[in-house]
Amino acid sequence: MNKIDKNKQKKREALFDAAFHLFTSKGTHKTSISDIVDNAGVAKGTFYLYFKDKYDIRNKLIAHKSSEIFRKADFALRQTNICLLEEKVIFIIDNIINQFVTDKTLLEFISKNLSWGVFKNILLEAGGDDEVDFYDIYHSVFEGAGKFRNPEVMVFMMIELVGAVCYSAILYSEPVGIEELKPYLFRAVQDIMTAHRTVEPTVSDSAQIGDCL
Amino acid sequence: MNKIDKNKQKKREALFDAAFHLFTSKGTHKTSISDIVDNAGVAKGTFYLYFKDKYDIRNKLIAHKSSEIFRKADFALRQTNICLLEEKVIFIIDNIINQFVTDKTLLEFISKNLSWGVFKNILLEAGGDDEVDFYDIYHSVFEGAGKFRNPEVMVFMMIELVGAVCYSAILYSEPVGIEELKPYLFRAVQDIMTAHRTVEPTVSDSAQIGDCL
Amino acid sequence: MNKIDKNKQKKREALFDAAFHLFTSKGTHKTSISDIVDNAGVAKGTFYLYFKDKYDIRNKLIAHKSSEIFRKADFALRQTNICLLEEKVIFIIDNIINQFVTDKTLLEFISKNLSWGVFKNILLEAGGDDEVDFYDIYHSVFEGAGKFRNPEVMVFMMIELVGAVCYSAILYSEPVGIEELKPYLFRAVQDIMTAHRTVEPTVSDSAQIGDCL
Amino acid sequence: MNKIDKNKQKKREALFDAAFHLFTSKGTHKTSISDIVDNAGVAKGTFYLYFKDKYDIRNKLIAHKSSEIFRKADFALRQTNICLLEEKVIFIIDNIINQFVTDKTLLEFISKNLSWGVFKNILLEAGGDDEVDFYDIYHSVFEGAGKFRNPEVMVFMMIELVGAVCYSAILYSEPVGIEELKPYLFRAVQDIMTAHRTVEPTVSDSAQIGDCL
DNA sequence: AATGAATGAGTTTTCATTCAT
DNA sequence: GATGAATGAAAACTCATTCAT
Repeated sequence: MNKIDKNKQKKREALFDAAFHLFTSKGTHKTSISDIVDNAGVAKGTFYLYFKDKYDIRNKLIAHKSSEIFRKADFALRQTNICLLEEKVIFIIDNIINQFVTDKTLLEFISKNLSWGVFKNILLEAGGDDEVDFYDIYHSVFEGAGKFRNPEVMVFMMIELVGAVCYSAILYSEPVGIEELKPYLFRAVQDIMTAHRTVEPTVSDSAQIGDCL
Repeated sequence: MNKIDKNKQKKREALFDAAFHLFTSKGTHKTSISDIVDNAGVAKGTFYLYFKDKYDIRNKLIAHKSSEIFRKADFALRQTNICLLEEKVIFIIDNIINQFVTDKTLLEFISKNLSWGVFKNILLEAGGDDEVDFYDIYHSVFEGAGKFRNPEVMVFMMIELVGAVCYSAILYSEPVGIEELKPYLFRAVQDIMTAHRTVEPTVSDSAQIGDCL
Repeated sequence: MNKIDKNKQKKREALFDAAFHLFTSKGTHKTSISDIVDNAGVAKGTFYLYFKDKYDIRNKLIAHKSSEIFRKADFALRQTNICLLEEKVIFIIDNIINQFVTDKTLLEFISKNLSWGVFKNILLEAGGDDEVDFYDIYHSVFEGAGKFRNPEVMVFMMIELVGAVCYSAILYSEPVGIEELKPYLFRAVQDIMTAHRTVEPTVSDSAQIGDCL
Repeated sequence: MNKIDKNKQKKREALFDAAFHLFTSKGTHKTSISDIVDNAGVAKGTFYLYFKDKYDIRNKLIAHKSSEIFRKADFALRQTNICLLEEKVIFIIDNIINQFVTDKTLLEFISKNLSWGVFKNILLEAGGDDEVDFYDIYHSVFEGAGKFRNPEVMVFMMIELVGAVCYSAILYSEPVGIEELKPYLFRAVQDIMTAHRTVEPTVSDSAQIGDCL
């Protein structure tokens, strides 16, 4: 990457950072382009070289931050030797929830945007930008996907449930705090997977555990 | 209600109708107070006699429309002689989904706002406005709520799951159309209820069916 | 006209005056809405209550100023006892040219916009605004129009010729000054009328002259 | 012309073409330098190597396109054996009108710019650029100009009349289509020439026709 | 000679809110 | 209560021009 491209990248990131900071502190609506460029330390026109408008940068931010969340969760998963798919899923969800608990600002921003649409976009555009190879992550989780009927529907339901539930529980402790909610949530996720299962876990599955170790 | 009050009511409703139409067709953000009053056929100042600002009328609309949806579902339920609570819940959800399928505009608007927060508000504010006695509806469904551990969490999870899932499936057929999704969704809802059950359904429960008739 | 309408009229005229002054002194392109409202002494938003944009007020100004010119010429004509149509036309043209000579700013502005399109619009919209009854003026001039083949084409050619010719001759003395040009111009106008004449002027025409006196 | 000069010429022409296309499709005012360079496929800075600003390229385009029109008309005239000056003029005008009818975009652009000022400029700058020797064309038409009083005024009036009249008649068929207008227009042009004539055409003029053959 | 990223002053446009009628 | 003209701060967006590469 030459000097010019490096500089472009720097400006783009400065705008991203400024926008994220402002969107999460004052809200998208009350954040103006002027605010963003002032904070990013670039000229007004520069903004329009990189983004169409406020909503463009917001969408790109959502995709960016979402994929980061998944990437982190995937990375953490790889540090473990969990083998059972069901356990992997629970681990990922738990990790993501914990990320949100740690960074409520992030949750406020991504909020209900951690939806299937965004997730799908991340998958499809994978490799397009600087975003990671999400497709890999997704498939690494569902490499044994043959075991499920309609795995896409299954993932969809899990994402939507977790996304919506976290928002309320983490940010407002409504109807209960997230820790109190977790057992029920994980049970629901577990049940969704069970409902989609085509074959019962067999000894050979257990054998795979052995491989992991 | 005298003539003046009738006139006031008429203006209020004209504003509601105009706002709903505009919010759903151009979005809340791109709808201005001017748009609303122009469409409602009232003067701009009049708006401020009834509502604080754009977000005030939107929230009131959400509550209004949401409660209408539940009221309709509840009314339909009463026409049946379903007794089992689990069946009642599924019936209600199915009815609501069908309302959304029929009126996608409504779904677009309520969209992700059919969340726990709003639902709770409806319950709490019940009786406040011209809105119906929601509390009754809710409790009529959960009159046998003693059977569940943490019924609030249960309802919360169901509402969030259904709301989020419908949005994508009905409006965008993503990841699949709503009809294809229903079996899995109902199964998930069923499982959530099962997970919260404290006692197994007994013969006496079945006997209640007889009472319904 | 009540107080509010009077006030509106006053603002509208203040905007017109300011715009005309600025358009003629710095040009339409270099005049901003801010300039106009500052000069008019009204708020920025007020401009948009009366006009769509800069070009809207310009067009309305052209129509306004054009009709004023014709009205003045018509008024002057009525002070004379010229009866012959040909003489009337020459009188009107001469009067208009003299108005432009006196007020070159006006000519600069109306410039080549004193075209058939604008003229036609004035005729059609006559009575619409506060503009005078132009239709009457036009027809008072061509009341004996039966004498001409295609009087509309005739008037069209005269207007376009005079408009284009004045611009160059009065403002830049190109190719010659207006006074030097007049004989040729009037001759050309005369010839255009002659070419469109269906019948020769008769004694009865002359008799009309007597009526005028 | 070496390779570098050829490349420069290519860029210059690309800019001309792009500008012409944009000026005629969206108007000069709404065309930005960015639009032009984007369409021309050159960098923004390159524009400034060839032209001062938007108006510079526009003026050069007008001169370029105008002279092309006259050159084509002159070329067509030379293919005939028309000798009488009056007939030559009518032929030229007819040819130019037909060019405009064929290419309305061109008329829209040149529009009212086909005025005396531009015409004069073409004559004066003749030979300056790659433009043809217009002076020759003009004088070839008026070689027998001695027959006219004030030939410059005469040409001026004809150009202005034809230019203004074509704009409305060809583009908008207002007040009538160009074909219907032609007889009156040619008659008017004829009359203008007659009015400027110092001597009557004589037999010796007719004799010249013989010379043409 | 050619590029195109960056600039930022300048312009247009919006719109919630007020208040005299 | 109802009106709607007026406001003006604030926002979005443009674009000619420069200059380092």
